[in-house]
Amino acid sequence: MKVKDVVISFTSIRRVLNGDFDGKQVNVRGWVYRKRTGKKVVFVVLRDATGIIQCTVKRDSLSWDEAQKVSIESSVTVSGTVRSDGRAPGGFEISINELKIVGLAEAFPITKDQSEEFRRDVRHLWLRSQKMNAIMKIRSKVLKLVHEFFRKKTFIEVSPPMFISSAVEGGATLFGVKYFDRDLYLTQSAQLHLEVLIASLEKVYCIAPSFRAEKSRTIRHLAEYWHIEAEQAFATMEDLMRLEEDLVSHICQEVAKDCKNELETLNVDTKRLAEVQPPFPRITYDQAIEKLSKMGYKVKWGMDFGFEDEKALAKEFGKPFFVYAYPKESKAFYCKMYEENPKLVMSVDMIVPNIGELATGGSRIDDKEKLIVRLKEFGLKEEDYDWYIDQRRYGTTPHGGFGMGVERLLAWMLNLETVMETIPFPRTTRRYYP
RNA sequence: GCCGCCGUAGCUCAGUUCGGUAGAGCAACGGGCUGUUAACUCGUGGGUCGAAGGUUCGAGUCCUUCCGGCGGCGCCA
Repeated sequence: MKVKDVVISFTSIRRVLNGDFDGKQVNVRGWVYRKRTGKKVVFVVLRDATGIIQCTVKRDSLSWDEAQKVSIESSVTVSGTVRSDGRAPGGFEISINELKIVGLAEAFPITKDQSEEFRRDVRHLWLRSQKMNAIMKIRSKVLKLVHEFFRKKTFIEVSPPMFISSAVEGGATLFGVKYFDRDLYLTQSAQLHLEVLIASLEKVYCIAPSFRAEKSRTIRHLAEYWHIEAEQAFATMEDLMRLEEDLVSHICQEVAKDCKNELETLNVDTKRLAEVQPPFPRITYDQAIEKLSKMGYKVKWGMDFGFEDEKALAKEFGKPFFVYAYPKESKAFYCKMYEENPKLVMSVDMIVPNIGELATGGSRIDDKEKLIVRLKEFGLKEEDYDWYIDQRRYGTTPHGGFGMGVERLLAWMLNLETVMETIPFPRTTRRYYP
């Protein structure tokens, strides 16, 4: 059967609200956000990806019956005349000539009374909310900014594997997967593979999922999260810290500039983001310990900080800051020791208010023998890491990099209660549906 | 892994102290009213009180076990 389609162009609600179409005829399509019926007029509030606009259907309209039938979240197309009207939220409304129901919705389960738990049960529907719409737009923007940032600095984007044979940190926190007839793991970081790639590309980065089988029960952990990772040949600790603070500052400033509507929806103070700029304060682990003990916290030298400690420090700075030069025993096997004090390693954490650790990075051991010693000290098998050691066999260089959690970044930027709100379908110990 | 909390209508909750026929608001449905702003208003339907077992004349309520979920710490990004 041959059908000749009538070509109709549709306008985004955002453009209508901008006033580009005042007094003009427009076609708009979307979903019914609210509906209020009266004897003489039906108000159909319509949403699309870009915004929300009130539409009116009058008693004498041919679409009157259709407007009566329409339910919350039904998909519709409307055509009508745009009128500037102070009574309409947003200042403009569409006086409908024709309303067509595309998909009539059953009674929508999400109403004004919700709990966090219920929203997670119906996550696939909650994603339609104005809040999630705004968060997803900003997430998209942030990912775009990360790519722009690294590419501008001549980093090459690489695609690391998700299936891996050896652990990054040797932990018991890997998800095992059946891989044909053997057992492999899902990656928890691309770092080791990125380190190998720098011998070819010098500066590499990726945005990829990482998986952690930790039974964490906190607002800042996911079993599956997105990881911004970068690795750079010949980089010093100074290079790394600058790279990290420049990245975060760039993202915050650009989001403040370009996502005003979304930030308003989320009640985020644009100024707070616009003011994020380098340099970030830097303190050593020893200085942090000193600060904490002055504040009355008991921290044992050699232990990494707990969440309470991080929050206390962050409260004092009120913005992102670095802690570096950690005791060797508190960090991973690949961390490079300071020559002048081999008890300390060149590892640096970026800590932000409310969320704590946002990124961890540092210089990696570039000497083959030292690396092997450390591997053994961690009880790891040399042969599992042979490919990684090769990096040190054939033209080793000082180098370093960092990993940053996309969800933690967003949760901090947008002042959200938990990282779960920053990803469309969060996976935690107990949540894997939808 | 350790500690704490929750589960009653589609949703949000009250009812648990002190055991005695299962309630409200919102949503849905039917009416009324209104250029409405998550409208207002009258009415109607809606329940295996997470599950199983126990105590009791009688259990949403007390006891035991299990299931599901939430949060804190630890681990980490």
